[in-house]
Formats: sequence, structure tokens, C-alpha cells
Amino acid sequence: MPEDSNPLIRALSRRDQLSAEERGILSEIVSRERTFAAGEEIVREGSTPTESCLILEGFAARSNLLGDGKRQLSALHVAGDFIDLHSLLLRTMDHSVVALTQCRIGLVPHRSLMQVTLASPHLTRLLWMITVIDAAAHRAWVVGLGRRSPLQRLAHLLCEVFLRLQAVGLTQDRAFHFPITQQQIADMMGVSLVHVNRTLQELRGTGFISWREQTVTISNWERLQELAEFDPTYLSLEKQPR
Amino acid sequence: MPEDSNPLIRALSRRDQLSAEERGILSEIVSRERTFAAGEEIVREGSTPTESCLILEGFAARSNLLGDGKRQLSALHVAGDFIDLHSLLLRTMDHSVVALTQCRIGLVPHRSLMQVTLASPHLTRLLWMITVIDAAAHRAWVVGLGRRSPLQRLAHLLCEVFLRLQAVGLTQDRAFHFPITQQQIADMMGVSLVHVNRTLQELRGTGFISWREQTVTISNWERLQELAEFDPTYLSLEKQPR
DNA sequence: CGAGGTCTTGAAGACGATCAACAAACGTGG
DNA sequence: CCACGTTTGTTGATCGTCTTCAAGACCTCG
Repeated sequence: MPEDSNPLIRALSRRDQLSAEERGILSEIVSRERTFAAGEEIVREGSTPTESCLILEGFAARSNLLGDGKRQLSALHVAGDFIDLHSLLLRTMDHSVVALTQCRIGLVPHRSLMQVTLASPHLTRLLWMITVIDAAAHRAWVVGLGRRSPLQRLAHLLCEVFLRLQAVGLTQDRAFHFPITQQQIADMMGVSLVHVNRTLQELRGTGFISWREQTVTISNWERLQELAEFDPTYLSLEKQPR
Repeated sequence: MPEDSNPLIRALSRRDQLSAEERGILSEIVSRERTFAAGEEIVREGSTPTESCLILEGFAARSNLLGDGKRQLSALHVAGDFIDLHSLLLRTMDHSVVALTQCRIGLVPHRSLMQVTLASPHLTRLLWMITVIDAAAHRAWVVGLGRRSPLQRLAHLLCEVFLRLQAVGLTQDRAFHFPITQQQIADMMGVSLVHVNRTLQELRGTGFISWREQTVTISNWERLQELAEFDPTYLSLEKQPR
């Protein structure tokens, strides 16, 4: 894969300096590619992967099915995200990963990742960092689900997605392509589909965003952040030695 | 600190083989100890720690304060847990850590941890594993807050705490000391104090647990797990090469 | 013994779920 | 290119759950 179109390199070099050698390792780490249609399972709960999946294009989510047929999405992932990097350490998946839209996925053998841990402490720390930023996002979702109103949760989600897409160069000014259904939003926010629809109307009603033809445009970034009580610290978007 | 009373060594050797050398490194990694009273802040949101905190004794939680004075606890931690290991990679804390009970804390300099990443790939992976198991617990909480009833959430919490305490040898048969207030439970479960009280009565009413004098006793482990739809996979309690 | 924290109970009201129906958009094959 | 079926979005009405407010009981510790 050519280096500059590799979203992993983009995501990492956004947060720390990468040496030429490190870029080289990262650009060769994807062994093969696969494409998944929207709704398909990329990784299955209970499986024990021998490769980790890197999103090259599209949106995916961690999915947990409950006994009564309910579903909770516990994380949203975008291009550049390593969706099951933790399976290197954990062996058996405690959740599935599903494609929310069509996804192009790069597969990275655990063998190669293990090799990185043996050969490059710095790259190892950066991979570790990825999982730890993931965990920070999980905590932000816990806070939202526990104590924020559905309106705030939705606003918070859009703030998060905007910055994460911006970090990999997938925004145009204040807009981004977001081909996600209301049912998927509902399963992320822990509310019913009907309520998402109404909350979305309320959010549009504020005039802080518009959402038409699968494109979200943030018309008032300041006020949207205020509404969501959004603090971007947890995304760790600063460039620092790690 | 003597090796066998070091809960970090207990927690890690529960999940992978540790060499004598590795045990040695771990037993010397705590530079000093501090004690915190219940309610005290162990790590402050916005700070940039230069040491990480290991719980030697007591219960602590990650705490997020919201604008209107609400509080959400995004994780519960017990002896053996590294509560801000991620600050090694992330620099600034996006949440506080508070002592829920009196806590004895071991402080581990980032310098020592960085040294581990340079010298021991295997220990590095185990430290990484700790943060990744943490993240798995966060996801379990997301699922609970999003889609489980308060009753199930409470049952799930008790299942989780029981197994985590068992892993560090802090259970007696089917019972464990759990000096946590209903307000703290409420802030973990994202419900009101009043509702925790009523849910707790309902859970006691099932006869699956009793909770008297700060001690939880699980009288029907099978049925409690069933009620909570609890699957311990996410705790990664198996011993495996990592 | 008194004070503050914790637990418990009741009553009212808000919020979001559920059920049901319809509209709009999309995609596919005839 | 249109017809039709499926998916997605929208709206209204009813019901149940959980919040909020308020007050009292209990307990622990100085």
C-alpha cells in the first residue's frame, strides 16, 4: 500500500513523529485486503482471530447482542482504526464487529504485530496507544449513556466523529459524509429508533447542524460542543513523543 | 514489597506465566506508597501524571463530573488494578480517579514503565493487556447502560466484582467485602439513588444474593449470572501465553 | 448525646418505550 | 425506464419506568 494513502500512518503520525523506518514497517504490515458489505460481520464474537483488522474505508462498529434481541453498539470506528488490535493480547473476541457501511478492511497478521513488539518498543507503544485511546472513547460513551440526555449524547457523538474524521483527513471544512441509519444511531445511543428520530429533529431544530443526503454539516461548532459538553481531551489528538 | 503480597503480580500471573526475572522487576516497580481516605481524589482530571497508581488495597473508581453536578463513574477498580496506566501514553487525564473506600496506593514512576517497554517485550505486552482488559470492562458497561435494565445491570456488576476479587484472592467462598454506598452504585449504574435502593430490594428479593454489613454473599451464582446475562469472557481470566 | 451520612419509603410527574401506521427513498429486475 | 418490494424515515397515542422531591428511620462516630 502506498504510504500516503495508508490511514494507519495518518492516524499515528497525527499523534507522534514517525521515523522513515517505522513508516516502512507500517506500510508493509497489511497482508491482504477484504471488502465487506453493510451489515456484514467483520469479526465474530467468540472467535479467536489470528489477524487484526484495520479499516481502510468505511464505518464499522463493535456490536453486542442481548438475550431479548436488543443490540448495543459499544464503539464506532472509522478509517484508520484498528478494530480488533486487542485480540493480539486477548485471544477470544467478547463482541462482534459489524460493517455499518461498505468497508474496505486491511488484515494484519498477529505474527507481524508480535514481531513489532519484539523489534520496536516505540511502535509497540504507539499500537498500545491506539487501544488506550479506544478505551478513552469507551469511557466517554459510558458517561453519555449514564448521565447525558439523548440530545446531548447525539451532539457528543457528532462532535467525536467530526474530530476523528478530521484527524484522518475525511472532512470537508465543517462537513463529513456519514451514511449511518437512525437504527444504527439508536443502537449506539441506547434509545429506541423512534426516539432517535425525534431527537434528531430537535437537534436539527437548534440550527447547530444539518444532516441531509448522508452528509452532516456542523453550522455552529462552538454551540454544538457547548450543548454536548464536549471536551476533546480524550481523543488525544496532540502530537507528542510517546 | 514482598512478592506474594503484591496484587499486581497476582493479577498478572493469573493470566500468563511470569519468569523469576519478571517477578523481580514487578516487585521493585512501586517506588512509594500513599493512603487515601474514602472520597479523596487519587488522580485529578486535567493533570499530567509522571507516575501511575496501583491499588494495593481498597476500591476506587474513574469519575466524570458533568455540568449540572451529575456524576458518572466510568469504571470500578479493585486491588491489583493499575488505575492510570494509560497516562503513560496519553499525558493528560480526561477523568479523575477517586477512592470509594480507604485506599492504599502504590506509585509507579513512568520512568520505570518506560524502561520496561525498552527492556522487556513480554512484560510490555502484559501491561498493555491490563489496559485492554480495562477497555473490555468499559464495553461491558456501555452495553449495560445502553440496553440492560437496572436490575440486570446491578446483577452484572456483582458478577463482575465477584470474579475480579476472586482473581486476586479477595473472596471467601461465595462472599466478598464490598463497602460501597448506594450513591456510588447509582453513579456507576447511571440511575438515581432512590432507584438503586428499590432495585437492590428487588435483587435481594430474588434470593440470589444477600448484602448485609458491607458483605455481599452470592447464594445462587448460576441464577445470578442468568439474570445478568453475564459472560465472563471479557475478563480474560484464562492463563495463556500473551 | 447530637450531627452527619446513609438507607428507606411515598407520591407526583417527566421522559422515553412501544405499538401502529404511513411516507419517502432506494434498488432491482422485468 | 418503470413497477414493485424493501429499507429507511416520520408521526401519533398510550403506557410503563425512572426521576424528583420530600420526609423520616437508622446508624456511626466524635
